[in-house]
Formats: sequence, structure tokens, C-alpha cells
Amino acid sequence: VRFVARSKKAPRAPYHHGNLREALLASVGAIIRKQGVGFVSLREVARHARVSHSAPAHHFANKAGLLTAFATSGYETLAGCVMAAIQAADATDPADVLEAVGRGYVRFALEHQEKFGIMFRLELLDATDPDFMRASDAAFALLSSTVELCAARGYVAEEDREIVAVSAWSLVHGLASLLISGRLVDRIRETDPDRLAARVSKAFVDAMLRARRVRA
Amino acid sequence: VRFVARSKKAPRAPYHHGNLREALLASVGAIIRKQGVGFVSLREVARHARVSHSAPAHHFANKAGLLTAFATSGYETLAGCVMAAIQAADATDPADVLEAVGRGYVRFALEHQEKFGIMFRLELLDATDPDFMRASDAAFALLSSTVELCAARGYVAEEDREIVAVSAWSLVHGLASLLISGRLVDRIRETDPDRLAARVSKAFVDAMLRARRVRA
DNA sequence: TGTACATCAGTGAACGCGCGTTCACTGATGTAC
DNA sequence: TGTACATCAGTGAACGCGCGTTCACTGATGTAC
Repeated sequence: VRFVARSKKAPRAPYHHGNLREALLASVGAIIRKQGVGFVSLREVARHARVSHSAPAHHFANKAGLLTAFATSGYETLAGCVMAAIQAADATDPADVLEAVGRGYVRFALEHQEKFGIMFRLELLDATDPDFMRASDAAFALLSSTVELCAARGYVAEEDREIVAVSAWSLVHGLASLLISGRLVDRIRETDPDRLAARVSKAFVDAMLRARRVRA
Repeated sequence: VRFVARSKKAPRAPYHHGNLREALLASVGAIIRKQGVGFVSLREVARHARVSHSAPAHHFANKAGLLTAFATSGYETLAGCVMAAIQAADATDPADVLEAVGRGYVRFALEHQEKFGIMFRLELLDATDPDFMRASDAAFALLSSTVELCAARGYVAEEDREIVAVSAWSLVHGLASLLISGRLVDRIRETDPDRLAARVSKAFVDAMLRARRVRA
């Protein structure tokens, strides 16, 4: 009797969650961080968010929809990290900005591995989702517009613009991937990833842009 | 009756496969190529190789063992592709060799996507397997020894050796990953991946090595 | 060359499990009047 | 302010499925004598 009375008094979990959509997305991240992408299932996500296994269906059409929304938030966070790095650099020279973009990209990947690890797994996502496309295009635009600015200031010859943009993206993407995969550890002396990213970005911009500047 | 007679005459599949281990590894590749990594299961692999679902257990301890053996063969193929590219370049200058290494790496990744796509997924593998470690170390040694040769010939300052090696690896690894992920398509004009890889490799070696050579 | 026997390489049934999705339901909320 | 009712956001049982692994088995091969 006392038990029943207590349970009546106890603050019952509300039937309506209030912000389940966001909570589910946060659960996806927590599960990937703790256990890995392979452990993400709709049921596990629901379990983590403490709702029934069929609750997610009210917010996402299916598993791919959930993961796509999660990846979309990843591209938004990426853009935010890159912009934060740009602003922190407080640079007027676009070559300095490009260096900051590189640092921001790698930093994002390492600080948000759970997001980075799924953003390029198109086979798990619905790549035609409009929000997803918008977010990923916006993130890519930060890089390519910086390269274009560099070209406008004479850092990159017109015909090299595309190669420089692709190289820059490949460089930081590869560095982040290798760092996360663990294949780089024990093969290099520089143990601080932020410093490594900064050194790699600087070496690239020094060699590919600053040293070959066509005109000021 | 006639049916029975025919089935008796028909060349029965031999009870012993003969080379099941290799056939299973080939099946892994075929399944990834046709359907993707997510479709690889021990049962599907056995089905593809036309044996019972429990046959693989005689050749691999478990699923991770099968995938690790497959990834190991990937690192061996990678080393082969890189060496083939080096020999095709017929170069004496180590900077030219480094360019060839880059081309070979990307070419391997694109021609053997089914292998590349699993070689860095350590969470699926048993990374402590001695054969796996040996094969991946050997592949990495091709790159780092080329960079060391470049350093010995004055192309890279002593203190930059590590950064150049990491940058080179990151660059080609990132380029291959982005090409495969499809995030690069429609964003660049150069549609031939081999040519793109050659241009990116050349731009990198030109800027990071040739232009900054310390001594001949 | 023949035979007995150990070993190897398969088979197929069975196990327990977690999955995505569907469906009828119910509690909570918001709105029209 | 109160009430009827539509809509929204959850629940929990049920479905059918494929998975990895185990196990007792059997056919094929190799080896000792």
C-alpha cells in the first residue's frame, strides 16, 4: 500500500517526452561514441532514450532517415567548427584562412568522431534528402570559397584552383581518417593531433600557396 | 527413374572443395563489390561459395577472422599496386618515385574498392593478427622508405620528414576516400580518377619537394 | 597392392538472439464553440 | 470556464527474418604397415 502511495506521489515520467526527436539524435551519438556505428539500431537508440522501440517511427521514416538526420547535424557542426576556427585565426590573408579551415576540419573530425564516422557512409544514408544535401553543400562551400578567395588574391593560378581545392580537402580528410582509424598512431612522433593538423596545414599552405604566389 | 539415373551420371560436385579458403575470400570481395560491406555475413559468404553455412568455420575462427584475412590480402595487393606503379615510372629520382607511389595508392583504392573499404575498418578486424600487422606494415614501409630516400637526396629537410610522409599519405588516402564516397563527383571537372590522382600527386611533389629542395 | 584407421573437410539441424516494421491501442494535448 | 472531439505522441504485442555459433554426423583423403 505504502509502495503504491509512493509511486503515485513520485513524479511520473511524462507520457509525452517533449523533445524526443533531439533526444534520439543525441542517443545515436552516444551509442556510436561508446560502442561504435555497428551498434546503432532503432531499438538500441530507443532503449537509450528510454522510450518504447516503436517511438522513433513517429519522428523518422526508418533507420536511414534517423542516420541521415544525424549526419546532417554533423555537416552543420562541421561548418560551425570551421567557421569558429576561421574567426579564431582573426586573419585577413586568405592563405591564413585556408590554414584555419584545415585545422578546423581535423579538429571537428576528432572532437566529433561519432558524426565524422557516419557523414561519408552514404550507403547508410538517404543522400537525396534535401536537408542533408543543403548541409553538406554548405560545409563544402566554406572550403571552396576560401580557395577562390586565395585565387582572387593571386595565391593560386586559375588553372590550379580545382586541384588545390581537391588537394586541400583530401589532405585534411585523409589526415582525420588516418588519425581516427588508428593506423597513424605509433608511426609518428607528434602525438598531439591539433598540433599535427596545424603543422600539416601550414606545410601545405606554405608550399602550395605562399611559395608560389603569382601576384599580391 | 530417368531423372535419378541422370543425377547419378551427372558430375557430382566433389565433397571436398579443394581450395575453399581462397574461394571464401574471393566471395567476400564479390559480395562487397555487388552489395556492400553491410551484406557480408558468414552465411552469405558460404552461400556465394556454394558450401554449407558451417563450412567457413573450418578455415576461419569467426567472422572477424575472415574479414582480417581479406583485409590482409588487401594490404598485399596495395603493396603490389604501389610497386607496379613505381616500376612503371622507371624513375631514378626519388621525387618521381613518390609521385608514382601516390598514383599507385589511389589506383589501388579505386580498382579494389572492396578491399580498400575494409582495410581501415579496424572495428571489424582483429588488428593484432600477425599476418595482418606484417602486411600493413610492409605497405606503409613503401611510402615511408620513399620519403626517406627523398630526404637523403636533399628533397626534404630532416625536421620535415615526418610531416611530409604523413601529408603524402593523408593526401592520397583522403583523395581515394572522397572519390569512393562519391562526395567529390559533380564538384570537380576532372572526371578521370587516374588523371586526377596524377595531377594531385604531381602538384604535391612539385610544391612540397621539388620547389624546396635543400641540396641536390 | 591392399587394408585398417586416423584425420581432415565438409553437412545440416538446432540454438538463442536482436533486428525493422506493423498495428491496434491509449494517454496527453490543443482547439472550436 | 467547461466540454466535446480531433489530433498527436507514445505503448506493447506480434510478425517474419537472417544472423553467428555449436554439434553430432559423414564422406574423402592420407598414412602406416
